[in-house]
Amino acid sequence: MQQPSSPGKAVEELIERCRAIGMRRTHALQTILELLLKSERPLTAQEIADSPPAKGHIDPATVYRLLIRLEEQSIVRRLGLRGRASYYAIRHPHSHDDYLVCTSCGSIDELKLECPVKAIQTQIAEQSGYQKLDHELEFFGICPTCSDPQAAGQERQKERSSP
Amino acid sequence: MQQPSSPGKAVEELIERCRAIGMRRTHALQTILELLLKSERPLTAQEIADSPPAKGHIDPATVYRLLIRLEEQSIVRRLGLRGRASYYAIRHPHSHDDYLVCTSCGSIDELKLECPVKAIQTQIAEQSGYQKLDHELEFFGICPTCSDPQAAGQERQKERSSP
DNA sequence: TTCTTGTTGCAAATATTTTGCAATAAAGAT
DNA sequence: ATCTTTATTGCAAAATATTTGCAACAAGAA
Repeated sequence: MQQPSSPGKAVEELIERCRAIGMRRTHALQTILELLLKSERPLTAQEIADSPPAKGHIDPATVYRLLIRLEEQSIVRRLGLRGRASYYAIRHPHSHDDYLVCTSCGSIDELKLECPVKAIQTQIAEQSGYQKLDHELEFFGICPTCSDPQAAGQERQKERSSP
Repeated sequence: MQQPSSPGKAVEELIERCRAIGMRRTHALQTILELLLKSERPLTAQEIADSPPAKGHIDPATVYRLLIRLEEQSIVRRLGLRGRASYYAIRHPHSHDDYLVCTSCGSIDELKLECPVKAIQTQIAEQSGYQKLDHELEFFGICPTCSDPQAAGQERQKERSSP
């Protein structure tokens, strides 16, 4: 739906938004934003903390602290995705993200669909009086590979949700 | 949208479904189903375990074990609702449940709406090849009481999600 | 009632997230 | 460039949520 003008520029834009509210340009902040921008799917705090230390390792506590602030700034979106842990993804300005999650292997695909909920949401906002209304739409099911283990790459199956 | 014929009968029906797959009619099973049926909103495992011991206390481990099996049987639905803990609710046969969650005080309301997602879901099932497709739709925002603390019952505000 | 076996409670392990605090480093001022 | 202020970090420990092992128990069939 849209494309970052250049790789590093998207990070810069987000960091600027953080700076505007007094946050400092730190290695941890930059790394987290880069990882989330680069990733095709939402990431857990652990995944971020465990990612190969480009310049230096980032402590989980730091990751959580930053993610909380980024979520408050509406820069990242926190998602449940039926996992035990929360997932985090960059909020894109003109598209919100809907996901398709395999409850067997845990794979996560982002759906690019015309959101059918937007109209309803406006209606709910009016009727309920809620402010800053937002929504989360996720589909769950068994992916083709998991339904038919004969075929394809034959991934291992998991029983329940999975980071 | 529909109404249990009688209070205890709904529980009986669900227990029968459990019995059909070899589960036993235990105090814990009965209590959990009753609590979920009675509750107007989804409950966490803790809330269930902490509920006033009608006949005897139910250990959290037992609650989790049963909820997992009930979810597998599609008798209960597990929800994230942006809380740290998972929430559980009875699956009603002809209506699925959408929720409106206040991210400030954590209040949870069930929405009775014509689900705008069903059509899309069919389409996604066909295109993706996923089996047993299901979805979760939740709205988040700041409830009137939290936006305007002057007015009304003046509940305390919480910062983040809340069991 | 007795037997079989699913189920429970308890305790301990694991996973996730939060918090306190001293050390560090970013940004502005000098 | 250096100094100063103060947000931010890492580490350790606490808090919260969930899972698992195992012996004791209890539901249901015989």
